[in-house]
Amino acid sequence: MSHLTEAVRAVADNRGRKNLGETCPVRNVLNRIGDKWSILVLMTLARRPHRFGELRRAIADISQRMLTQTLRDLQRDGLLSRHVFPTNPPSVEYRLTKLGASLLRPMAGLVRWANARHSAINRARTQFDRAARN
Amino acid sequence: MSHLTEAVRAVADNRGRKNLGETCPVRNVLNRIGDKWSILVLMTLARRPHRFGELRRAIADISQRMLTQTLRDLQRDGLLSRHVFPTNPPSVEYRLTKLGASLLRPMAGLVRWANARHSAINRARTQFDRAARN
DNA sequence: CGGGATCCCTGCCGATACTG
DNA sequence: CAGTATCGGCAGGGATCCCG
Repeated sequence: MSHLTEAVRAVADNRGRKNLGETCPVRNVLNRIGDKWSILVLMTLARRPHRFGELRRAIADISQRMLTQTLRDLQRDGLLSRHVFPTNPPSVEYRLTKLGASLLRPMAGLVRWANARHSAINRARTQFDRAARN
Repeated sequence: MSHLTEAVRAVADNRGRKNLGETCPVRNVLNRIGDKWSILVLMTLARRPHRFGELRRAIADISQRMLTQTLRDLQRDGLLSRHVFPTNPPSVEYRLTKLGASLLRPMAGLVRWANARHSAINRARTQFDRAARN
């Protein structure tokens, strides 16, 4: 369990810094994948490369604006790549880079935890709210 | 690698739902730990239980308001517990629950990924920005 | 088809002041 | 000590319109 305490220390060492968003690696990652759409985009691209319209239809309730912005941010951090084919009409394909693919494994750990525990969380939540009303 | 594609499918199955914040387990988790302070609080409590003031000093640049709110939210989801000692002046101790402790392992995976790759991300980022200016 | 530009509104979060 | 209450800024994100 030493790699766990190691991770704890790695975060603890960044407590109290001024701009966590820029100095702390963990905050950097969570600012990226913790937003509303990044995980859905990454997980969708994990299956296969997608064109812009395909992503839009796959995620369905994402706005065009946020899909564009999310893709740009992920591309900026090197997690996915953008390939333009000069056809008519134009087509653009997005795919995970190696760096992006390497994020899938730790992310899958979180996803499995979420699916395994979300019923326990919901129980705790409703119980807490019920107690609060008294 | 089947448990990875399993996680991909678990997220993919939640695409296109109406209220992701309430229906999708993954969104539930990320809405909690993806906010500005939750991880710092959880990681600090991972070392040992802390009193309110200890947490405030340990994290340092968290406001009193956000510490209170973050603690309440984490308690509501059953990730930590609150113990009041009726001393004078009053003292309150926060500690991880078993549920909260079970989150440490998957979270550590993300933390290690972040620390291992953040230099690569920074390189990609500055390179992207430089290319954008031309 | 794959975006860019604008408008606008909600909710996160910080600062400050007050309480048992 | 361990909170609660209130005000306000501003960034995240949705809706809409437009373009090559």
